[in-house]
Amino acid sequence: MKLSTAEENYLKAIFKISEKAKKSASTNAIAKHLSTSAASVTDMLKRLAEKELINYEKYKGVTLKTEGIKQATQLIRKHRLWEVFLVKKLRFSWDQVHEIAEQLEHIESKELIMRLDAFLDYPKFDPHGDPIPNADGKFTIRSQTPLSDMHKGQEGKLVGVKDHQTEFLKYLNSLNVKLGTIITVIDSVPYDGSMNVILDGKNEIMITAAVAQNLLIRKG
Amino acid sequence: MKLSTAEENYLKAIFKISEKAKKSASTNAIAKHLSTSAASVTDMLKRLAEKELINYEKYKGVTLKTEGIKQATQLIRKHRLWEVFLVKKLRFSWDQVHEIAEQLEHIESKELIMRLDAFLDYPKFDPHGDPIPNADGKFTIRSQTPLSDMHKGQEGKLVGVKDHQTEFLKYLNSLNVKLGTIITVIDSVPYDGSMNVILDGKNEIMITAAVAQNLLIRKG
DNA sequence: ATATATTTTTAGGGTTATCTAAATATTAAT
DNA sequence: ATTAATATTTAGATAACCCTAAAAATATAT
Repeated sequence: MKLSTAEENYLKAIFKISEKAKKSASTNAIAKHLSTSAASVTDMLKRLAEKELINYEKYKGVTLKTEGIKQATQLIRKHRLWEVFLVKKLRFSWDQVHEIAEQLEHIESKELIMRLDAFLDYPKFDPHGDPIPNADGKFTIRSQTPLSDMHKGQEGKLVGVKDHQTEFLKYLNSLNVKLGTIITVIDSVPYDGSMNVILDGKNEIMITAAVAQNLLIRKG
Repeated sequence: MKLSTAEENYLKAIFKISEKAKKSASTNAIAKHLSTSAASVTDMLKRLAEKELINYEKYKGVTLKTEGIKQATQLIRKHRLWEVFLVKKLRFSWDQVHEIAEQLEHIESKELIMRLDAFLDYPKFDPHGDPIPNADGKFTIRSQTPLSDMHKGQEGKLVGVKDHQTEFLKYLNSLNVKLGTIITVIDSVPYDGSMNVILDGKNEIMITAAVAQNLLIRKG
């Protein structure tokens, strides 16, 4: 089924919201996610339900039907593959790629994505450490812990970030924190949750709780 | 100024039509080029005129204003750069790239195009031999002659094709005729304009006038 | 359990980009 | 120079997305 950019964006929003909340997506949540009005969301939900892409009952929130999940997953696949392309091949920095990938993900061509995937050597994770679903929609699972949950003496590699905002990523750049950085917890302050950590066994820096919650670590 | 995909397609159509015809584009010509109705064209022309992108007087045809030319040229630049990417990096064949590039050309990011251009090593021509305008909109000019205008004994390199249709390009594939092929005219038949030519000094083949008119040769 | 607050839907509009059919202007032909 | 043919524009609709304001449904708080 061929969808419009708007329809695709709604499916992706519903997917992300219900994934995070582990329940159906509310009209308001979708409206906020897409920076639009609740009335516009209701409007679109009716059309998506008509096309059998979502389960929608008035006032009850929405979930994706099988075809909706498939479409949303493929969009995420395309978005993340393009992000890898932008960073690995065009040398963009990880804080510059979201908006462009947001456009590129709507390009329609199965062949293009197959070839792009091969060209990039079948990456499993994007530049923010998010898993790239394969052509069948399967995500690679990886054990990871927010830095904020780690204890004094523990060590691990930074494998992902939760917050993708430019502001946050630029701040990490300024701290010289990037995917692959080895982080060792020196101590954590119970009072405010801030932590002192060592990066790659070299520089010691202080990280606030807000930041630590958004850094995903593979322990060991 | 930010334009819609539809507006961009109209500007590109007007550019191509008036370039080929060397005069203003008619409503019907635009309608045919975009496979739409004349009424829709009139409608859009009013809006483009309102935005100062074209010169439009009822019943008189249209020409592009400076800003319209600039936008059309940048679209052509983007389209052709993406085609180079698809063929050179993703190994698509020259007959498969038009539709995909047609979508990619609407992606909006100056930075993306700058980096793509660098990544591709600043190509001057696309996979069909069409010149790629530079960031300032300047096209590289190259002397070229349709094969149909060449005479017995003359030789040259295939540098471009006029017809971009999949059918035509696939036919050339089957003849093993590609950009860079050296073509030597053995003789031409005045009766129907067909020609016997040698490819790369090896195989002799016969080419009809219809095909010869669409092959662009750099003599010598 | 009832009042209040919040969420969601409906009603009524607006814009963009299409369409077909009808009217009008231009061009070509005799 | 009329008439016929062709090209173009106008008129009137439709569909997709979006909006604000008002109404209705649901959730919450005392």
